[in-house]
Amino acid sequence: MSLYESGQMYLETIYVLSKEKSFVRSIDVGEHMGYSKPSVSRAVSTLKSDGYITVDENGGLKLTEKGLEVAEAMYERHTILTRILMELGVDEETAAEDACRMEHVISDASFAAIKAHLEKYKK
Amino acid sequence: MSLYESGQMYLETIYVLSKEKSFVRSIDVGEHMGYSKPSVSRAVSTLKSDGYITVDENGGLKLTEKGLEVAEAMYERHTILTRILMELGVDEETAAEDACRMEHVISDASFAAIKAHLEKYKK
DNA sequence: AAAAAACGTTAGCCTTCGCTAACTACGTTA
DNA sequence: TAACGTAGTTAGCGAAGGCTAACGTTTTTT
Repeated sequence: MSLYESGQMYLETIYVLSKEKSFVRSIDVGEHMGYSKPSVSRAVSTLKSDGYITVDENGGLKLTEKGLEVAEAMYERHTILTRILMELGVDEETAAEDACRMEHVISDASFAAIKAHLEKYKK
Repeated sequence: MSLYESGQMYLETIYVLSKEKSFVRSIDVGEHMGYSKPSVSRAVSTLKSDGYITVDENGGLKLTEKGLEVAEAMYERHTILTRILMELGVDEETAAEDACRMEHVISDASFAAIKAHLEKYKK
């Protein structure tokens, strides 16, 4: 039922890959995340039964509205958090890695506050 | 061997409780963290065998030098992250909850950058 | 002294989420 | 056509880290 950090990462990955090409399969997700086929297979099947994605007859993965909502939120968090860390002087690779973990653990309230601060800070 | 988020939390809790009273037992740790006795018992035994804490004949828990290093680092992260989130307008409870999760996932580099920013920001 | 409470441990269960091994089902290629 | 490659699935393992039930010591009450 509920979505864990792992599931959020899968959704975000599907989202990112979907921006590059319209047809995204399990194998692409696995390669991108560095996970094995069975790991992806299981994740896909629970995301599907929880209504976050659909899988067409050719194995194409698509985010549902519900899944897209999560993926977009994660992606936004990822980009904003990476940017603010870089703004503070952190190197890009470290910033991205940290953002990737932070994006799953902070509350909406904190993210909103950080985002607002970044806007202000940029000026 | 290696220390996970869970272990870091136990060490931080022992550290915090040790500031309040000199004698800290497993039961105190469990009550503070909301965990059952067996969960604490196991965590304590692995932290002990990994050299992070010692347990005296009366069940008193003490951080070793190695354990203290981790606990102090976590505690500092916790306080600084809570403070900066509050500075950005997040309410205290949410700030503390988020800090508690963030403290385990950010790199030293990012934490240093955030901390430096807070110093500057305060002026 | 007997009963009760407090503390710790052991045994064993459950969930999440990685993994490998091995299988199936299609396509493509020799 | 036969062999190979690719994609996905099933079965089952392992580590982390929660949990309850149940048990043995102590310590405290009654």
